[in-house]
Amino acid sequence: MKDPIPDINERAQMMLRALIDRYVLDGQPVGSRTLAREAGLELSPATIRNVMSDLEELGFVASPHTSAGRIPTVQGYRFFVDSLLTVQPLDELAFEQMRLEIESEQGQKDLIESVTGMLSGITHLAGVVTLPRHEHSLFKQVEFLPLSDNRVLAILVTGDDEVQNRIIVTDKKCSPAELQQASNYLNSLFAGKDIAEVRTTLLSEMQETRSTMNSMMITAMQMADQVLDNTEHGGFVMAGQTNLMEFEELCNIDKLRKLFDAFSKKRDMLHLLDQCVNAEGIQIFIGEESGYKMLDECSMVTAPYSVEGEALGVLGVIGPTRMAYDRIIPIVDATARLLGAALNQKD
Amino acid sequence: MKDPIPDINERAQMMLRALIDRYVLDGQPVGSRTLAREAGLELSPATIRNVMSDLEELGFVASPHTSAGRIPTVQGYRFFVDSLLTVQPLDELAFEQMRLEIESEQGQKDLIESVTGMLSGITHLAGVVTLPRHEHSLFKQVEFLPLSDNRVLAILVTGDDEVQNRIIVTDKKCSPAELQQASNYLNSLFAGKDIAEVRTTLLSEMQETRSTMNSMMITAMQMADQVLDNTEHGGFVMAGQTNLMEFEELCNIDKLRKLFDAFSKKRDMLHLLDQCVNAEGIQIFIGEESGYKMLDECSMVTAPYSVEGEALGVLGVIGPTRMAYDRIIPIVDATARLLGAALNQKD
DNA sequence: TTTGGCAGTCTATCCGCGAGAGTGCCAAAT
DNA sequence: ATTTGGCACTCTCGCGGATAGACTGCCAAA
Repeated sequence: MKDPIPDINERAQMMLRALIDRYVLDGQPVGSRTLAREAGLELSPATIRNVMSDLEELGFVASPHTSAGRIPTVQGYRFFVDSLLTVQPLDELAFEQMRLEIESEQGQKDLIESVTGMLSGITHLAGVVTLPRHEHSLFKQVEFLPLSDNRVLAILVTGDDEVQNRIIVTDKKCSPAELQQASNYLNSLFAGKDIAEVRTTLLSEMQETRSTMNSMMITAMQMADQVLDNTEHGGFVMAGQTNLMEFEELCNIDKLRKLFDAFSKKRDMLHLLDQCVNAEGIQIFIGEESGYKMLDECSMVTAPYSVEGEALGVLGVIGPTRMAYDRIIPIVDATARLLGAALNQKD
Repeated sequence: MKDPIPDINERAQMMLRALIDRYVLDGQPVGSRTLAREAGLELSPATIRNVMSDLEELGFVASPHTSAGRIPTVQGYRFFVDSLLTVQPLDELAFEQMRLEIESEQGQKDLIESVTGMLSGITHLAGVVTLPRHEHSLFKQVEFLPLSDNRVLAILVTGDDEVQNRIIVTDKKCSPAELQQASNYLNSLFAGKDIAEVRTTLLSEMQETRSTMNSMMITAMQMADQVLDNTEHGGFVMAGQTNLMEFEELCNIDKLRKLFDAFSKKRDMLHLLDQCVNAEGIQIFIGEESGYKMLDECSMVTAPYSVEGEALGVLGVIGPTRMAYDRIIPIVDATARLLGAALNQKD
């Protein structure tokens, strides 16, 4: 992007990779001695030290204090993830198991929750999945059922067979026949149309013929609005937050609290997640890259899931910056595919 | 002479109260000196020590080690709560504010969430509210709408105008007429009946006339089951869990994790909460009294909320054993009343 | 029955010390 | 020109000891 690719030779890259691999294991600063033993290269600690010094100058590693080893910086992780990460192929068996579990879910809500739990379970991080949006929801059918007095239950079925319902209070008591008439009218007019379109049509219709405008139509429109609302202000499901307590870098009560508070800010989280929904594939926020400082020492790995090429939502995991990206990424990726496939089957 | 049985005299009670009041403030063991200063009684530390010794023998206080002050035991809290607690009257203004906020909520779900947030916000503890159950749900109406192929959307409306829906796959393609017939049949037979009753009737019906048993009826029954399920396995809403991180006795990551894990065990939580739904009023679990050891150093203060005398659910707060019961109890109590009233209005 | 005094106990904290780990630099080896 | 071993230096961590502070329990006097 902005920085010209710093001259970093192959050996230094290997070393950065080795350092990160090691650091991910236990979160301890890695010294030259350890690296010499584990990097695979046949080099003395002294040589390693020289290279590390270069890496430090480039901003890829840092040292908490003079006599500690080095730890990767955010830029170090970034370079690692962008340039020298080789993802581990996903375990066949595990994948199959995931597939089975996902496909055994019935309801959409259950499906999402199951997937969220799976994500957190497999990765030992916090899993998060947004509810699928229904962008091109079609108006399918509306029904009005009489309740007591002048209260009517309105039921709207959308193209993907989701059901919205709400109770409306009409100005006067409506007979079943009237209700039937209203629903027939709306159904014949709008069946199969796009919800957004229905909405605008209804609006203009109501303005043109103010006299015939009645609660039914208003309600139909309100419900259409509600559907559209759901599209934009969808929710998300999270699981495994407590997994994050395992990581020492987050064991600070204060950090933990900030993090958990952030999780419960639906708005912010959705805003953050929405940024990923239109990304082409795996998206990775490292540390403060997300722009949310409560996710300070955390990273987020996300992937949009889609049906027939259309992105419906996003799922991913949140964990400490120090996470095994090579293991996590294929899991998130596979889960997104599986969820997309599962949703596709249900359509 | 001496007391025949070390019956706990008034002065000792005052002292226990003073000790608990003090201990609630900062969680530090309270010594005789402090108590002498703050108890209001004009007694020397030495006298206090004698009394404390008695209280210790009775099991109401304990001392973490020889040269620390005393802290209340679970039994101490229990006695305090049962016998010598005088609840603070609730602030008029605050109450009014709560009333306004609660009454401004529209949907039931929103209402519950708002109440939960309020509970945790005011008490600075974790708030929890179970979704209202609909015990005497009546079967009101069922409708079947044809979808593509042999898929049918079933919609069940219960007496309280809640709507259940699910998609069923029939063995053969059903015509609209057939669907209409099925719904007419079920509606005429069951309208106004108790859901539980519908369920049993359907069951025996299905066994008697195996031939005519069809997916519609099965589905109707499944949905009835679902409604009943909701009655028993209803959900609950929680908020403010992070408030608990403020308390030093819970700042231990391990305890915190156990606690949060416990919160996410829906089953256990519901089981625990269900025990309170039929209690006459405020229910208080102190420490391990709940029987759940993950809630070890925690207490729970709950109150059932009801409409027209029938308990629909329970709400309350969870916090450290060391909580200001005199302040918390009226809040929980008032909130339960307000929620009941709000639900009543919506019926 | 209450109180002051006093000895005894336990914790928390600070300090200093040494072990251990790791760096940076330099000069020698390759 | 790179790599390596050696060495001095730095910084953290953990341990033991000493001290201060906070209480208690008991006893004898008020």
